[in-house]
Amino acid sequence: MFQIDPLSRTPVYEQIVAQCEEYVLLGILSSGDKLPSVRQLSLELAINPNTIQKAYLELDRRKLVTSVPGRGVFVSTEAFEAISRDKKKNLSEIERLAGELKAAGVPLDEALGAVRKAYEGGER
Amino acid sequence: MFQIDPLSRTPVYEQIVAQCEEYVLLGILSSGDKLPSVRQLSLELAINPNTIQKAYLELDRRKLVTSVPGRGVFVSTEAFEAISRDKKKNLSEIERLAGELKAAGVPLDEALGAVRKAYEGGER
Amino acid sequence: MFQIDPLSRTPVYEQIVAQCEEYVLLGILSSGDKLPSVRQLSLELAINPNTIQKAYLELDRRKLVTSVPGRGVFVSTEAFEAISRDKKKNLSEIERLAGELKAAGVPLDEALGAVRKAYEGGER
Amino acid sequence: MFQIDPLSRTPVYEQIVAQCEEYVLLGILSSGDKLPSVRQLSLELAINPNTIQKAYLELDRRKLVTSVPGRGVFVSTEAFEAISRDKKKNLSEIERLAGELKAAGVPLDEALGAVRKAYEGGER
DNA sequence: GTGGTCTAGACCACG
DNA sequence: GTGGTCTAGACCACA
Repeated sequence: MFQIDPLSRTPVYEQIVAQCEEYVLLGILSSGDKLPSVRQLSLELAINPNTIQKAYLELDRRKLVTSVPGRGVFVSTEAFEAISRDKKKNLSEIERLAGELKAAGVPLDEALGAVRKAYEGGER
Repeated sequence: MFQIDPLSRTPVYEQIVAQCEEYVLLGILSSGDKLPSVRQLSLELAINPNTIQKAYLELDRRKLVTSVPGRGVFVSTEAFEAISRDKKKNLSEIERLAGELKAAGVPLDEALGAVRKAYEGGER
Repeated sequence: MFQIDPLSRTPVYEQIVAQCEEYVLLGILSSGDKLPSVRQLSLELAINPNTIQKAYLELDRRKLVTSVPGRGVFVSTEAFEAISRDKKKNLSEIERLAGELKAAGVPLDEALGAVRKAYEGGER
Repeated sequence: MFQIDPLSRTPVYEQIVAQCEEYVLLGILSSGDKLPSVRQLSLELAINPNTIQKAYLELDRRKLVTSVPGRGVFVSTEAFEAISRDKKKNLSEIERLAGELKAAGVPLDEALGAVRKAYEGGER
């Protein structure tokens, strides 16, 4: 279910968090779905349980997931909205990057093109 | 000349690199200009010389600067183009972020708006 | 009779205890009333019998209930007073929370308002 | 500086978080103050560094503290407001507890008295 | 030396 | 079996 690259510079637990976000956005994970247990995923990925735990803790903190002791970790009912809320930060990040592009002499059309490229394709 | 925030979470050496890039883009620094010596800047900013050294090394690696042993560190002749080249990465980064926005249900116009916002306004 | 939320972070057995307390306070349960058997409630709520047992044990410990071996579990004669006694702890808890509010600069009126809000309204 | 009770039911890392909050509210810790390093505090309290780390991570998450790698952990400039914001939750908690008191037959005056008791005394 | 991440393995409360 | 907490010790980037 999850695929991690232990050689990547981004921490393993963040990779898990990011993939989980992606799966929710893609509809692969939906509200109420049960995530793999800490132990099971730790075996599956050959990763220490603590690291999985840390990832799940972060997902819980972001309201993407509710972990109920003794039963498991579940995608929260507000998961999708929670992500959408978080992703709004991307707008200011894009603004910042575009500002740098402008200063570097990259024409506006090229910057707009990158955005359009991302949006073209499937409806979703 | 440089202003660093020691409480920021972005490493000090990266702050120096980023400001140096900015100064070149703004024309404050031009080809041939001499940067402060490691020793002088380390005193001025009350920062460990190693950190300054690391920043200058990174700037050299990015072809923004050429260090002439015994004479000092100078803005390279190709500095501006070097930065512009680097900033092209922003385009793919913007594309990635925009892709996430799309998945999160943010309308295209809003994403394009962020880019336009960065480009509108005076010369800068 | 009982409604439990398996996704809540408060343990299931505590949810049962709390609802039982509430029902006594509201007069829905009175002295001498028989509670559902462990087996029956476990089926009804689709919950492990051990969990029901634990809830009833806790209720017994709090003198809210007396379990008669072979006959069942009954609301004790002193149930209402037992709860009232327990709830006195709320007073010191409120005092503690109010102390924090004071330190955080929240005006007294606001804290008093929260209490009054809880008391105003119909009989309940 | 910190005092923890390893036998308490509340996790050690939460005890540290709570004490840190308290110290900020009392003015013992102010913006910019440096907290003990993870290692130092771990030695001082005879507690595993990971546990300290977890406490500091939580404090960072609550905007009470900013940890800057390589330099240390510092009380954030917005620490006081961050706590005040969090403590507003106490109001609804008080309301909930007061609701229980009402149901248990505790007179309003007694509940109000608990709040007043917390507020009387020093100005602050 | 500092914080950040990770591993290995343990105990607990809960179900 | 499940998540939550904790210990013991390691390596890394950064200052």
